[in-house]
Amino acid sequence: MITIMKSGDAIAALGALASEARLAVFRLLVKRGPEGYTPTELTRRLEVPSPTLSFHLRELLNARLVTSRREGRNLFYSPNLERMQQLVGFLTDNCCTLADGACGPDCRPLPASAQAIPPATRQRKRA
Amino acid sequence: MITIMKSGDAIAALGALASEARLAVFRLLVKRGPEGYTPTELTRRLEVPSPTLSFHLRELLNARLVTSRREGRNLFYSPNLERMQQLVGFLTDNCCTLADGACGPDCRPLPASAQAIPPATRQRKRA
DNA sequence: TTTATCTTTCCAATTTAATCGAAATATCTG
DNA sequence: CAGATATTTCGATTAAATTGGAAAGATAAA
Repeated sequence: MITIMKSGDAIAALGALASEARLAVFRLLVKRGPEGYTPTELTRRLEVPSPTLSFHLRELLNARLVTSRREGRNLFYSPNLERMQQLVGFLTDNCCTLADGACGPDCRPLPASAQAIPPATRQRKRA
Repeated sequence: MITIMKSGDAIAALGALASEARLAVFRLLVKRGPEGYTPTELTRRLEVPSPTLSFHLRELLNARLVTSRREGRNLFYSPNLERMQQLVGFLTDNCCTLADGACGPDCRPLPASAQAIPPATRQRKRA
């Protein structure tokens, strides 16, 4: 069953990924898989101070793009691939196609240059 | 021929879409299709002051998610669907799957909880 | 309980993003 | 050229994101 992501959630997810540091974290986690990495391991691999990493992990958590679980004194952060797939679904459905079977009421689809709107560019009535 | 987007470009595109205002603009443009909308038309539909819109359009342009063309004294902004599809491709390829045919050298894939890393949680050797 | 390890929170400094009135630029029309 | 329309740039302001040292909270081990 495909869940559709709300626009506000999509914006949160996009924002969470729109950072060099966070995208790097997320990609590492995706490569890693469900087992996840601890913050310590991530700081080692990304060479970023732990408070900074913690900040970015929280952003990813808020966007629900990662999950965390505790094991002993370690935390493990894992990617939420389902969430990611919902994001891709949102983008595909809303941002990649002319959707709506080709626009609303006052939207002329393809032919562009032909019968377009610009009131200025049309031949002036017999200059 | 499928072009692969570089990570820096993906970050720029994600950042460009990670804004309520810009996502709204972009979705309108996608629904509209290649003919595009003028800034005037967009300000009318989105009820945002023209300098603010102009700022957001520039962000979308910088990320190459839209293009613009001039016709007379109007500009028309259109969605760059190819770019958008490249972004979705990037996300799908790098952020949605365990990629790399399941991880690098020191990455144990699925079984998680079993033979995992945590040195602490394993049975202590005969407490 | 004390100590060591892991991770986060706190906080202050810095940087970057967003907003929008006013002014400037560009193009068309008369 | 002067006037009208379309759009952007400028500049000032406010808001939000990012960074990382120092301190605090959690958990485990000795």
